[in-house]
Amino acid sequence: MAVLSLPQPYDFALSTERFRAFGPDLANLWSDGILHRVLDGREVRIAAAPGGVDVDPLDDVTRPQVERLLGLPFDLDAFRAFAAGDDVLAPLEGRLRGFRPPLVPDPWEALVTSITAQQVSLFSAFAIRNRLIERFGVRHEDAYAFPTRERLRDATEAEIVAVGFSRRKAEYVVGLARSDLDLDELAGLPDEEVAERITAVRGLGAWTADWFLARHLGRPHAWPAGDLGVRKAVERYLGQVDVREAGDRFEPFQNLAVHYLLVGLRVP
DNA sequence: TACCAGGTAAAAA
DNA sequence: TTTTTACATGGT
Repeated sequence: MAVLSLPQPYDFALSTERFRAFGPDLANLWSDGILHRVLDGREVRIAAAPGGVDVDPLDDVTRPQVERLLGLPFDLDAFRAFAAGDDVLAPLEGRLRGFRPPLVPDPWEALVTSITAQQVSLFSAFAIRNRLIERFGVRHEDAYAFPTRERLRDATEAEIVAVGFSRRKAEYVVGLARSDLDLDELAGLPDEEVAERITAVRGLGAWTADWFLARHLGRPHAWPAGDLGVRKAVERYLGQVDVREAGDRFEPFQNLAVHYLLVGLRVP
């Protein structure tokens, strides 16, 4: 057990709210203040600590992955300064001080998770995703490793339907697993090319590409304007405006802004 | 019971 | 080309 320092202020409980808000998340398991997450084949336990988080085990392999999981790539200092001059963000940033959006560590997991959340409520999506994780993932001590691309490439569509996917979504998952999309190349491409590659795959549309840019790659300008939750949050905080154009107001912090808007709706 | 929920592709018009 | 429809589950 060792302390991983993080830029302050940092609110660990608030930043991990997403892992509890829609029921348990078997791949990012919260238990008594401890976040359990399998990284690179080992279960890592993360808890709040002064100046950062306690991480066990903390070594040269887990350190960068935990940093990424906890959203270290986001420039929160610059965002805080920007938010102070914005009528909408200033009160939100004050109320949610120390919130740093987590990132999905793995591109495959990010895309499959998005497929589970297409069209249905997040409560429903989490329930279905958990059953997929139990059925095809690997349990460590507490948390599960998310099902790998290789495992789902060999799964049948009927097996995936059995955990609650629609037949169509089961086709999407197996088709993506068997596609020639190189997930490791995406991080080196500009936003537009990432979106083009993703939307070229059946079952992955603009919404999925936007959230991949936002929650896996942490791209500053990502702004999922088509998302229903984003539309609700924009209406709540900005009124009846064009959602896509509303993102310009937060340039160059669209990604952090959309996370603050969404969490602002969920956390009183 | 019926309806909606952080979409997408394919059919129909 | 634009509009409509099917999809499956969980919460209310």
